[in-house]
Amino acid sequence: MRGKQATIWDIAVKLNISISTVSRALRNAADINPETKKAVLKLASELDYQPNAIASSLRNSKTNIIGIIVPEFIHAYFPKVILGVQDVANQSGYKLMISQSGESLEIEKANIHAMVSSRVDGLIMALSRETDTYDHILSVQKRGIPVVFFNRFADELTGSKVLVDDYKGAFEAVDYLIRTGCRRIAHLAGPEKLTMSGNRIKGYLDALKAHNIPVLEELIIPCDFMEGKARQATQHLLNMKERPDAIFVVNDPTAIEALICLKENNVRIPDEISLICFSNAPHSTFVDPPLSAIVQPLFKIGQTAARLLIGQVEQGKNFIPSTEKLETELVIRKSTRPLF
Amino acid sequence: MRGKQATIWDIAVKLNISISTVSRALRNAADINPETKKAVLKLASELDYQPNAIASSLRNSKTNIIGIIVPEFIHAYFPKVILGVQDVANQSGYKLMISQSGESLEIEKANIHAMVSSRVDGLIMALSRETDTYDHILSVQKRGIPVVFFNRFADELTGSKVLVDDYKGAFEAVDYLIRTGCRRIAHLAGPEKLTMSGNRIKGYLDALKAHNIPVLEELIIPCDFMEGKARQATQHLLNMKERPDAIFVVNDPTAIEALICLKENNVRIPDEISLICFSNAPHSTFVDPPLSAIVQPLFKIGQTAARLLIGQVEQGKNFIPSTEKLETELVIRKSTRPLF
DNA sequence: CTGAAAGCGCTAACAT
DNA sequence: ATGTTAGCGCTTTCAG
Repeated sequence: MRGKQATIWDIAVKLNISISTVSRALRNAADINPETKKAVLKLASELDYQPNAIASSLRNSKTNIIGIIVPEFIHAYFPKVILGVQDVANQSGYKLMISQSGESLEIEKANIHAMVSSRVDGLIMALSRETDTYDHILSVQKRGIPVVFFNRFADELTGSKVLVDDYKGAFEAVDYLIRTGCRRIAHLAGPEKLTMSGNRIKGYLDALKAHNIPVLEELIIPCDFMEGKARQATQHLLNMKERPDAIFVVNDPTAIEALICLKENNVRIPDEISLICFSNAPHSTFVDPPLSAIVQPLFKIGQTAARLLIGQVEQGKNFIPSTEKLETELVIRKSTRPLF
Repeated sequence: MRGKQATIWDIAVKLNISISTVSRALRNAADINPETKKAVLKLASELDYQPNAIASSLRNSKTNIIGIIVPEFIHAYFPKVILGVQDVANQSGYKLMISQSGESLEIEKANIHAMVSSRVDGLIMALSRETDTYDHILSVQKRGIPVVFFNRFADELTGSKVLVDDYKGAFEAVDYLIRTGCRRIAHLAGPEKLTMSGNRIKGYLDALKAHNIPVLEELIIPCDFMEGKARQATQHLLNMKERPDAIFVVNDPTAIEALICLKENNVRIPDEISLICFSNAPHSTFVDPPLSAIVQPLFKIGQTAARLLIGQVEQGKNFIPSTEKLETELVIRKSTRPLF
């Protein structure tokens, strides 16, 4: 054995056969004597041989690695999606290289370079909140590396997308609030550059319009997913002469902040103010009161993204980008009033 | 350009120089004409050249990838540690390959194989709750790949470790409970195979002994980190003729389950039963009541693990395993009684 | 300061 | 059914 780790060369020498025969035996190719194969497999196991993926990647120009770039994985959202990706990826023989942009465009770019250098076969990503230029992503696509976006993307970008029906979910949530008697409904919105934010705002607006409720611009506050921003925005709402009687929140961490702020101000939920959010974090269920929410199928988002991506990777460079839109579910808990 | 992606060969041909010169220019080696270097760098950038990490890994027998295997990353614990790892790793030019064992020994083994195949330079890991054989890990170490453990390890294993002072943290927590007047203190413990579980139990026991409080075996219930197990155990405690007046819980997800169970049974916290846990998840702060906890320096655990590992990777195969023990902090919130 | 050439471990024609 | 050989893209002696 030359280094610490056995290679097909070691096996070949000990068995007095050629390395190509060993290679064939190991990947149970067609033309191979069962006896030879058995001997190779036996010795391989004795030597604790593990194929060198680096070498075969180089040879095959294929790494079987899928890159994932997400803004963060402190909150449960992205990890749950990644779980879904892992499910499909591992079953199809792909490994995952994961990194976080920390919501920073600079780090996102650095991550992309690392992924390209590592020659990932494809990339699944959700943009950072800062991302407003797209050269780094175009560069990946120009190399023929397929990219699948989820959750956070921008209309300027082509590429496959896995989305939830943000518009419909938002509409349903606000519609529900109205049907429980709320009339002055605020919206803590997401970063303006993200398509998702716009769609949720549109759903919010249309639900109001559908019920002939006037839109008040001052009740729509973009929150940018910055820590502390939601709290500040909520406090701002509470300081108004006329307080809102409901808040529709763009996502879960933002909603938690809003909730804490409401409680600090001794606002009774949902009697004085109802709270509902786009979400799927488990905390929603064990904060007090448990949050009503538009729940997204996170695991399935991950699975779908992985399936789309692997499909594109394997069908070669002429894939057609496609978009899959998944349904959300309105789950009513205790932070909104009952219907009757 | 041969394929989609530029190589040093492409640069060499266009500049009519040799690939070795290009290579030197790109890694600003010593003996290189500044003019040549400038030309190479310029063309590289024009071609959007990204070095092929696969090729250089093969050549150098070094991937600059650190593998991380954790049981899960749904709860905030492991992601926060990974953040710390990423911090140090990226600064030192390493990439991360992350996977989850899903608390399964089988998957842990598969992950290890994948990591070995990918020729990671080192491995950072926390064992799954099922792990009770260690051949797969020994096999990694036999290859000369350094392994650093954190949070979950076993005494049978050698290798570097980053720990928190489980014994001391547990002792302090239980001591605090006693000083607030609790006498019948239960413990929802971790899986028995993990060293950590044992140390926390020992801290629990010694605190009781220090105050001359008799140990009641039936109040110590191992919870194995299985979903639902903690709830069941808590219910069991509540069904006793004489209920405990405090519960010390091995970790955060377990504590959340216990909390929910207590609330379902309309137990007043902390008046009837105090609750305290080993933790660092942010939920602790926004459940109702916020949980008192022994807080661990998660980011620092990750940084320390990465630093240890990279040190070992770079100082070659003769590294000496070492153990770093970090301090915890007792944070009193609302789930325990005040001292006076 | 630059070029030629070997080789990291593996796969896949192409021979035999 | 097996062996020979070239080469994936890069780094690194060794020569010049």
